Formats: sequence, structure tokens, C-alpha cells
Amino acid sequence: MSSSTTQRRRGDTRQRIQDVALELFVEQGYEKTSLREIAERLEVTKAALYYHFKTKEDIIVSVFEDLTRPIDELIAWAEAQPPTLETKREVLRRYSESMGAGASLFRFMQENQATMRELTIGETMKDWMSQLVELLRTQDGPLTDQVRCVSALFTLHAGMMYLQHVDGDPEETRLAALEVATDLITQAHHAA
Amino acid sequence: MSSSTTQRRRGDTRQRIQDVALELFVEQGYEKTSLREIAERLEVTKAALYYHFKTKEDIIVSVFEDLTRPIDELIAWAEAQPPTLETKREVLRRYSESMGAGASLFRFMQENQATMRELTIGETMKDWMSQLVELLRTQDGPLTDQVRCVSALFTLHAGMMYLQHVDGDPEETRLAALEVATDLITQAHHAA
Amino acid sequence: MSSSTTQRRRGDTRQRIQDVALELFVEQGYEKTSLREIAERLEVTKAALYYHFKTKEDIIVSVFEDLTRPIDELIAWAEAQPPTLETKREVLRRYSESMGAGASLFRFMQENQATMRELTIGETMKDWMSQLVELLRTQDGPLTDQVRCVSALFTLHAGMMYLQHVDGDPEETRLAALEVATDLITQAHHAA
Amino acid sequence: MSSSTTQRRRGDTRQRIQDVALELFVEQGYEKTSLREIAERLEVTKAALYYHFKTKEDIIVSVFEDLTRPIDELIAWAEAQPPTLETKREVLRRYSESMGAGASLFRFMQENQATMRELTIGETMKDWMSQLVELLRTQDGPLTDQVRCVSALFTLHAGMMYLQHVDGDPEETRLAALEVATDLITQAHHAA
DNA sequence: GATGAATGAGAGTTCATTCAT
DNA sequence: AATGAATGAACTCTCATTCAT
Repeated sequence: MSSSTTQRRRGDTRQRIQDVALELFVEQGYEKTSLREIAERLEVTKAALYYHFKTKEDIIVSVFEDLTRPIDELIAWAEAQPPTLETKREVLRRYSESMGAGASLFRFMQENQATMRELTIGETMKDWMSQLVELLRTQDGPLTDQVRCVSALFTLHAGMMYLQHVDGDPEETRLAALEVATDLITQAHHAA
Repeated sequence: MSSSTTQRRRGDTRQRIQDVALELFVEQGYEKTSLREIAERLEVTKAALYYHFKTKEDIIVSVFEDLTRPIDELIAWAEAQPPTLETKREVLRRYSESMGAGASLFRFMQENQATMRELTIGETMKDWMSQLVELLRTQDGPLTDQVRCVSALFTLHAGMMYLQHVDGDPEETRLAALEVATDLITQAHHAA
Repeated sequence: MSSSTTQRRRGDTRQRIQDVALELFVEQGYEKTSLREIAERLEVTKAALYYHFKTKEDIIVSVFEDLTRPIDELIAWAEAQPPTLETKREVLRRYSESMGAGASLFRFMQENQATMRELTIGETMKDWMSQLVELLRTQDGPLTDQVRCVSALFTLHAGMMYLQHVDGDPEETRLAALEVATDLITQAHHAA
Repeated sequence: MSSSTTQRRRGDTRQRIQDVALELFVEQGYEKTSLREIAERLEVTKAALYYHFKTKEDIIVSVFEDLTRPIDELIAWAEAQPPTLETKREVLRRYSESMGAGASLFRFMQENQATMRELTIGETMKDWMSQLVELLRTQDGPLTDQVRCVSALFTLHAGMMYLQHVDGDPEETRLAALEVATDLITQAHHAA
């Protein structure tokens, strides 16, 4: 009995809401996903969502808080390191890994930037994009090298979003993207 | 009298709707922009919008049709050329230029991908992304080189979106991005 | 040239509006038919309709005026006759004939009574129904006979509306309905 | 306190919507009745209607489902009987009775046929009209007799709709109509 | 004899949110 | 921990109608 679906669901409703919400947000975008839809898919009422979360925005904020912790930690760690090339490589390596884990969250971010901007988390996200760029870029180097640093970041994103279905193995693709990104950052570093 | 605001506006309402709509869509996203808002900013009624466009989607579709023509032409041209490195460089050069012109449209596309996917134009857009990648990528080369081609495209986008406010002169930034992109494609080409 | 479609249409726009309007009103009902639809089918603008008719209601009123004249005349004629059985038979005969001619109008009336009631013509129509009943019914006869008179009228209607597609020849059906109606009225008459 | 208006209304809102809706639909027709009107008369918001019914059409469908059950049962019963004259008489008798009960629904049907046709229930209704005719009519008899069967049905309708205000007692009128209808069917039966 | 452009009113519908139970 | 019932605000869209040209 304790393993019946109903039983297993006891107590983890909050988690299930987050899961289903992210799923739908990724599928359809934030605004086009209604609380009714989320509730229906969970077979609970809308009011139940409000027991667990104060607002719709709260749901997505909570998902972000859980899934972006690795990035926050990465940034914190990197800021404590000396700005060597090796550090930068490690940043890319770990960032790429995080993306593998929270892939759908990243996809959501990528595809819903307009929405994010209005949400409080928008700032958060923009913040770490800037911080990451700051960590990677060769200060005071030529403009092209600064572009390379940003491009390295975007290459990782592109690797996740646009190359996944093109080729076979997702992991292989991720590694290829990481290699290209590392390459870019290395070029930028040597030029300086 | 013939130069009064009302007079000057005669006959260009359709154009003005497109302009204001794009402006707001870029600012706030497609779904968060209501027809009421557009109408109010134009000082006409909602019904007037419906005189000129059949639906809300129609408005954005028409804006796209006007502003993406350069890209369509670019693709058509490139497909008729031999797939040399020089052709590829020219593609990037012209693509970068188009983005300078229709900058806000590109920003809209970038930031509203989730929305676009549901819209009919979503397909169109995805189509030309694929076609561009196809034109640029070194067929049958190593995976990393394929990544480089996609990355080149994304570098141009990144140059437009994320580096504009960072540095001073937008045009200079655009050119730097173009240089990096060209670099990437050249590497990919030589390796093959 | 004078026989080109455009040429032939000159001057009979008013008539064409009436035709198309009736056609659509019958097909879809009065409220569900919009002036846009009528205009589109005629390949003119809505404003053109307003050149010929003051309001939407005006269109249908004008159609009625044209097509119900035979009925008005029938009533006028009947009122001048002695109320013999033969007169009554003649009334049914001519009413049945009118229905054959203005069939679609009758169908419209039958199917849009709720609408008619709000329209000014609603009264008109109700009026002649009462007048016809008055002409047919055997005053002061038993209730059943009064029912028979109304029923005779309805039989004609039923013959037009519900039996048309059931059997082959519409004309044959009409005549059968007329026969039954005449029968009913005869019974009612003899009883008195 | 527990008998205050607000209290009493708890839980029967759905029913109240159906009642008020039918009332207004009968009064004004389906299309001319807006949800705003229904809501206002109930002193709730439009949104409350949508809590109980998915669409406007849904409201009327639900009313139909409730009120046409007697007819469905009548048809089912009749189909199980031998097609004797006595059965047919019983069908008319019970049909006439049903009409007394759901009188307003019948009036609505009669006066909004154009609307019904577009609604899903239109088919339902047409179906039972055909089934009733099928049950009553003397197969392979002369055309006039078939007309008589349909006419019998219409006589009942006419008795309800057009004779109610003419004479005093509605019940008396209904019985008179039933008598005439039975007469018609008997004639048709004997001829065969 | 007709059009192009617009309006005001209102339709049906959906949303995030609330609150007593 | 969750529901049933409801709200208010907003939405996209359609309609009959007007009027200068």
C-alpha cells in the first residue's frame, strides 16, 4: 500500500509542482503556460498550487533557486582563484557540466529571455552572465578577444540547444562544444 | 492644415502599427504586449488594428516578412555559389550587415524563441538557421568544426545582443564579432 | 461589353444584396450572418450596403416586403369573400402556391422566429398568421376544430420544410400536404 | 443566518445558471442572450459561469440533456413495441405530455431552429424528429398518409406554441391538439 | 454608386488570485 | 494538505455603423 501512486506522492507535491511546471514552461513558454494546465497535469486543483507557492512567479523562482545553485557556487569559487588560463578552462568545464544537468532550465532561459527580463530572476541571470564574462575576459585586451570570451560562453549554449538533435550522442556534442570554447578562450588569453 | 499630425498620418497607419508593434514586442515580449497597448500608443482604437490586420499574429508575421527579406535573399544567393571559404566569409559579412539593419527584429527573435515556436514564422526562422548552418559547415568534418560553424553564427548574434551596451561604438563591436566569426569559420575550413 | 458581368451588374446591386442576404440568412440565421459576409460574397464593401440600405434590419425588411406581398393580397382578397368552405380551400391553395415561390423566405421565418419577434416585421408576420387562422377557422366551433384549422396551416409549412428531402418530387409533396390540409379544414367545416 | 439568500444559494449555482439561461434563451433567442446578461441576473460574474460550464454552448447543451431525457426514453420504449395503431397513439399521448412539462424548451427549439442547426444538439434534435416520424408513419402508404403523420407531430407543436394564448385553458388546448393528432394518425393507419 | 479608414460597444473566453471550509 | 466556488481584470476579436472622399 505504501507504494501506491497516491502514497508515494504524499509530501512531495511541492517537488512535483516544480517538475511539471518546468516541463511545461520549457515546452510552451512561461506566459503561455497557465496554472490550470499545471494543476490539471498533476491532478490537483489550482488552489493546491497556492498552498505551496505564493504566486506563479514564485514557482519559477523556486525552480531557479534550486537549479542555479551550481552556477552560483562556480562563480563564487572562480572569484577566489587567480585569473589564470587554467582557472578559465576550469570555469568553462564546470559550466558546461552544469548545463548538462540543468539542461531544460537552460533551454528555458535561452528561449524566454523576454519574460525573464520582467521577472526578478532576470536580473540574477543577467548578473551571472556578466560575472562569468568578467571572469573569462582578458581585461583591457583587444575588442576581438573580448568577443571571443563571450562567444565561448555562447558556444556552450549553442552546443546544448542547437546541436543536440543534429548529431547522435549529446555527451559527445557537449564535449566538442567545450573544446571549441576552450580554444576560443585560449586564443584570447595568448593574444594578451 | 495638410501638414497637421492627423493629415500626415493618413495612409501610413499600417506602417505605424508595424513600427509600434515591433517596438513594444521587443520591449515586453509578444504575449505581454496587448493590442490595447499598441492601439493606445497610436491613439487609435483596437478595432482600427483589425482593419489593417486580421489577427495579432498577422501583425508580427507582416513585420517579419518585411524585415527578413534580406536574409532570404542572402540564402538564395549563397546556395547558387560554390561552397568556397570566400563564399562563406561573404555570407557572414552580409548576415552581420542584415543584423545591423533589422537589429530590433533580431533581438526579438532571440528573446522570444519560445513564442516563435508556436507561431507559424517559428518554422521559417528555424528553417533559415538550418540553411545557414548547412551553408557554412564543413560537411563530414570533425564534430568540433561543425560546432565552430554554428558558433560563428552565434557569435554574430552575441555581438549584437550582449555586447552592445558593454562597449562604446556598436559598429565597432559588430565588426569585431564579424572578425571572430570569420576566424572560426576559417579554422573549420582549413582543418578539413 | 454590355453583357460582361460587371456591366450586367450595374444598377441591380440593390437586388443582388437582397438575394445574397436572404441566401445567407436562410443558411446561417439572421444574427450569425454579418454584413461583412454579405459584402464579401458580393465583392463590394460593407459601406456599399449602407448606400442601399439604412441598417441591417432594413435589408431583411425590404426582402420581406417584396416577398410577402402575395400573402397580403391573398388575405385582402379572402376578407372580401364570403366565408364558405370553397373560399377556405382557395385560401389554402393559394397560400401553398406562395410558399412554393418564396420557399426560402418561409424557411427563414420558420427557423428564426426568435429573431423575428424582436424585428418590426415580427408583428407583421404574427398578424397574418392570426388573420389566416381567423379566415380559416370555424368560429365558435368546438376546440378541436379550431385546432384543425391551425393544423392545416402548419401542415403546409411542414410539407415545405420537413418533407422536402424525405421524398422525391417537391411539387408532389406540396400537393400532398395541400390535400391533407384541405381535408382538415373540410372536417372542421362540416362539424360546424 | 443559514437561511440568508447567500446561504441558500450555495451549491445550487449550477442549477440556477441553467434556469436563468433557459429563461433568457427562450425570451430573446440564444445568440441575442449574452453571458453578461445571464451573470447579471444571477448577481454573479461572468467568470463564475465559466467555473460551471466550459462554454456558452455547454450551458445550453446541459439544459437539453436534462430536459430531453423523457423524449429519449419515449423513443426507446416505442422502438421496442409492435408498430400498432395503439402504440402510435400512446407515443403521441406521451409526447404531448412531455411537451407540457418542458414547454419552454420546446418553444426554444421551435423558435431557434437556425441556431440549433449549428449547435451539436441540432443533430440530436433532428434525429429524434426523424425517429418519431419513422415510428408514426405508415411505411409504404400513400404520400398523403405520410404527410398526415408528420402533420400529427406538428399539430402537437402548434397546440403548444400558437394556441396557448388564443384560448383560455392551456391543458384543454393541449388535449384538443392531441385529439386532432390522434385522429390524423388513425386516418393514416386505416388507409394502409 | 461606392470605397477606405475608422469607431464604440460588446461579445466569449482565460487568467492569476482569494478564501471559507 | 487541499478543495470548491468565485472574482476582477484583462484578453483577442467581431459587429453594425459612420463619414469624408
